[in-house]
Amino acid sequence: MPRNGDEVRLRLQEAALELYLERGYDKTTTGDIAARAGVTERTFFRHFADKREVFFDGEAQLRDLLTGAVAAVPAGTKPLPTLRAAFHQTVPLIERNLPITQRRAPVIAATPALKERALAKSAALVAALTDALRARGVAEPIAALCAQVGMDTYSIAVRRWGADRTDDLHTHLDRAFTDLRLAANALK
Amino acid sequence: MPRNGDEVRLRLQEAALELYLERGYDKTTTGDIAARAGVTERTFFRHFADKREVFFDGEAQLRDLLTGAVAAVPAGTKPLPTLRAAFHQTVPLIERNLPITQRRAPVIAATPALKERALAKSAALVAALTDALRARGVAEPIAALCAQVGMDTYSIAVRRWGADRTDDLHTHLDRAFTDLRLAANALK
DNA sequence: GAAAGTGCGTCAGCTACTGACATGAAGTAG
DNA sequence: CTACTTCATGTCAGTAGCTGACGCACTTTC
Repeated sequence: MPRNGDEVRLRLQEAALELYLERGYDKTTTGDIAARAGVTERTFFRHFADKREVFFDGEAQLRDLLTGAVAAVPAGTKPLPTLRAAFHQTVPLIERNLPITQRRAPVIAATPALKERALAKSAALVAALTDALRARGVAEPIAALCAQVGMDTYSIAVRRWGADRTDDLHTHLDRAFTDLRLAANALK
Repeated sequence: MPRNGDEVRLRLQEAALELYLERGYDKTTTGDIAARAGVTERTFFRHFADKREVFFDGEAQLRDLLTGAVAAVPAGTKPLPTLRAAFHQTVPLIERNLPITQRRAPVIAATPALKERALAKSAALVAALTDALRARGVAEPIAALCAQVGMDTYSIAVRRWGADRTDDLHTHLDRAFTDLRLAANALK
């Protein structure tokens, strides 16, 4: 077996995904994953903090892309339009990741422990977006509200796109943000 | 020690809170909690599914209150105004729970595992609100979006209220929903 | 070519969590 | 009053997630 650390990491991720799909998360032990990847259990935990984390890699990449995109939006743009523009920048990455995302989806849906971790990852993105908005001069409470609401809208757009791919992700994004504007306009 | 099941449950919750405050979540074992409550570790797991769950009780109560309040809003009210009205109905409960909520807050803030569980509880509330909106005839994608966004706004109002209690929770609620409307109006 | 760094194996151990069975208190039927 | 049932708990044995310590082999660097 190759000793290259990065390759081991990839093999562990692939092995975990396969096993979770074959027998489910609960009936897969970390030892099983390590064995299929050709390493020991101890090595599994050198690459991933826990049994869930092996499933969620590349979230840091999305975070960096998003915060960079927020910073690149012309000054003076309001918070939610800023976020919408940033989300549009992520479309190629999301499209590229679709195959692996779709393989993971059923496992996450069937596993509460993985749902929890997915929520935590999303919350980390919201925190990063909040910081990015504050760096643009958005006041604290508004920044947190917009980051959270923007992320929800983004998530729903991606979800709808995954379920119905007749329209592209850009279209779904604009549609979701329009839905948000219309819904919020009904508030008095 | 009394054998009444409910009382054991309360003692376990109180013991867990005390110990988490004294030495932190990670340095507290389920055996410690059980011992302080005067029972065995096995009994702990008969009352709570896991070490985190002992910290989050009464979320079901809030869920029932919220879904009932949504159902009670006059027909024809738009989704977000419906939710805002329902959230106002929960103010007495939130105020009553403030003392215990404030004791828990620092522990949750310091413990990633508890943050994750808190997010999961919030997500469960969003799911319940989505169902409640759909029961009122709101279309699926709009219901999910509004439930999620409404919950965010609610959470932020409660958070602001906890940090600055010069205004009451009703005021913070209206303020947060106004912020939402204004932010969303900037979307073209 | 020696020294330092690194990725991995091995082993020992802790703790969260579960299943199976026993016990003993409390209520209920006869 | 006794017998039967029910139910919360105790006891015990076991699995699995996760960690620290140590040693080894391979790679890098000077």
